Amino acid sequence: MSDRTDEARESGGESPPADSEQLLRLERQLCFVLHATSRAFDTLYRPVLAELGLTYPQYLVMLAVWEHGERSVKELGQSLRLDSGTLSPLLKRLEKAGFVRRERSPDDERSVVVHPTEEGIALRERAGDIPRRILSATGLDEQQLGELHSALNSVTSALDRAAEEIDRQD
Amino acid sequence: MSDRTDEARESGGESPPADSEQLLRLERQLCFVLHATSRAFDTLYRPVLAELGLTYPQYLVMLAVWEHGERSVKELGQSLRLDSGTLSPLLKRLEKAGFVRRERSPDDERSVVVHPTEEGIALRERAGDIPRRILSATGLDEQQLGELHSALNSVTSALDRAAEEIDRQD
DNA sequence: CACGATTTGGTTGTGCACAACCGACTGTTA
DNA sequence: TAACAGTCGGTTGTGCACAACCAAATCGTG
Repeated sequence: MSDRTDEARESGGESPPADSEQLLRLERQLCFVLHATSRAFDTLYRPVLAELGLTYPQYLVMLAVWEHGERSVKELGQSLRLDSGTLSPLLKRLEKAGFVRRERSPDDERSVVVHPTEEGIALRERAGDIPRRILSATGLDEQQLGELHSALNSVTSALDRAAEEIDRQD
Repeated sequence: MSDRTDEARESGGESPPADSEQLLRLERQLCFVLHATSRAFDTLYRPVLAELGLTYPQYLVMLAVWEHGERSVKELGQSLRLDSGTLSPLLKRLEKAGFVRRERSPDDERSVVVHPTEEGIALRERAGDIPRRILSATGLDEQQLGELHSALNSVTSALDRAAEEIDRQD
């Protein structure tokens, strides 16, 4: 296996070098499978959550709200990695469905606090068996689950660092 | 950003018996991190692909078209797990951008075949270094990459089987 | 041939996601 | 006090994703 770095091979180069082909294939497969996994999760959750009247991102928001009692839009955005352009209409739909209420904080009128309604709290009970159903669908035991979780976590933080690096260059 | 507040708060060394709370936490974290990883990939690709005038799903389509020379809409939908409601407008945008052409197959007038234009083929050269840039950003070596790939793959097929099972019950 | 079922892609409607921009509020400084 | 920069949500525009529905082409059987 030659390990030479291929640069300065540009205009007129008809076929890319072989290891570049290999890298392209690897990257392609990782993209594909990550997208596919994300879509598969969504497909599995969709009918289950439809019984509760929630979409998958709405479910993620409810999980955060259930756990913390109340959350500002800013906090939700940070932990779920969503910006206000996504959260604002989503929260309005959740409010319209009767699961949460949104109120300006008295302390800081810029901030909007989201907390569950009675109905939203009651929903938690009905959602109680979802984790078990989903986890059993993955076919993973607790250890494999943990490994996948930490693998994805480390990839994510690596990607975050890389994105910040690119950001810094501008 | 990159606050990582409530993640990894309680991933201590011990593993207590997996009660319902524990399961909920695991499920929550797996959902979150998968979504987060998907989003992080998207964020990293976005500026890189913007130089080429592509979005991430458009890039996936171009990868498939580059590899096979030409693909029907049906084939694209199968390999990328997208339906026509997503692909049709996406392919129109790619055609408008001048990267592909769409033509009814002479053999079967129902089928639409997508193939790259000259400009689309030329784009492949300009996209040549993307895999290396992305892969180095992940901070994974070839073996870790393969492990993650196969882990995601097995999860995806387990989820597919589970979804089919649910489907069959209706 | 005619009839009906299937395949294939397209359209419409709803919702998620981000970038770019805006307006209101807050804390600091002059 | 007035001016200012920074924070926080919201709005608009573009694109992805799916469900539900539709039209044309094809295939199968009588």
